[in-house]
Amino acid sequence: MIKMSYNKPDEKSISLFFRAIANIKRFRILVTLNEKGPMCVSQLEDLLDIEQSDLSHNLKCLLNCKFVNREYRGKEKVYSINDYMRGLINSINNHIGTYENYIKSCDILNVKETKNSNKLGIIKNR
Amino acid sequence: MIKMSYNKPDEKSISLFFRAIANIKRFRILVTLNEKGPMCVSQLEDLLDIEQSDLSHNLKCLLNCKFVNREYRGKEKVYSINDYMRGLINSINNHIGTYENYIKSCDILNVKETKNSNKLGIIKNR
DNA sequence: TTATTATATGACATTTTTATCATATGATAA
DNA sequence: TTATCATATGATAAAAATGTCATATAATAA
Repeated sequence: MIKMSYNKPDEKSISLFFRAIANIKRFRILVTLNEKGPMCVSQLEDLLDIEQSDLSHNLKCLLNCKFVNREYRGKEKVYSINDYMRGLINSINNHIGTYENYIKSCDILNVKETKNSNKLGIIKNR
Repeated sequence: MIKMSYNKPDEKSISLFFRAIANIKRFRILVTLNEKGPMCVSQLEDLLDIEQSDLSHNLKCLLNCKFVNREYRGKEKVYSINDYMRGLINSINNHIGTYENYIKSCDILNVKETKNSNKLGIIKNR
């Protein structure tokens, strides 16, 4: 039973919210849906070069959290970004832009890459 | 060389930004500094019941990202929340509150707990 | 000076998250 | 019906994040 009325969110919800958006692939999906409009999974696959099953798993997360909406079009599923998320993405740009270089230099979040690892998972798949 | 002028942030910065705040302990530190005002590490330790070295590691992350500021007071270090973060925390409350139950039911983010694990790390330490 | 208090750091084990593979489901076309 | 296309799911290996311990540093007190 899921209720829709407003509640002051608890810590668990807030943490989940940020964890959902903190994933770079999920974030790229949101940005793409924001900039290019609604599209189906295989279009996202082509644009983002992310494995189909990987995409589906991440879309499920975004859908569960209501960051995206889904419509059925025959055998395709068309995903679109939730209006709130669109606004949020814009509103944080200024802050992150200003402090970008500090954030990037955080040695708690960043780990040096070794030949076999890409701790941030950001460069590959691009 | 860290520059302060505004840039449109890249994906890496955005991902780091959210990963910094997605950690429940770091988020609780921010909330505490927001609600109770500036305080030193040992005060946070008492209030939040987080290990001293764990706190220091997480404070370093928050400081690196400029989510908090630090002042010296004798041998104590006094941390305070950055004004932007204060606003952000409030602005997302409505959205998360509305969709809280959806977010909580996301089975990509949530993993069932077993006797030896607390995957979310949320209940313990309270 | 040495002792004490407060905080920070490095190493690394533990826990959690992510990526990938094999397979399932569901819609439509042949 | 069977074949094909589009997407979803479950299991689990690989990678990354977190927690903890031992120890370092830095300020002040004795």
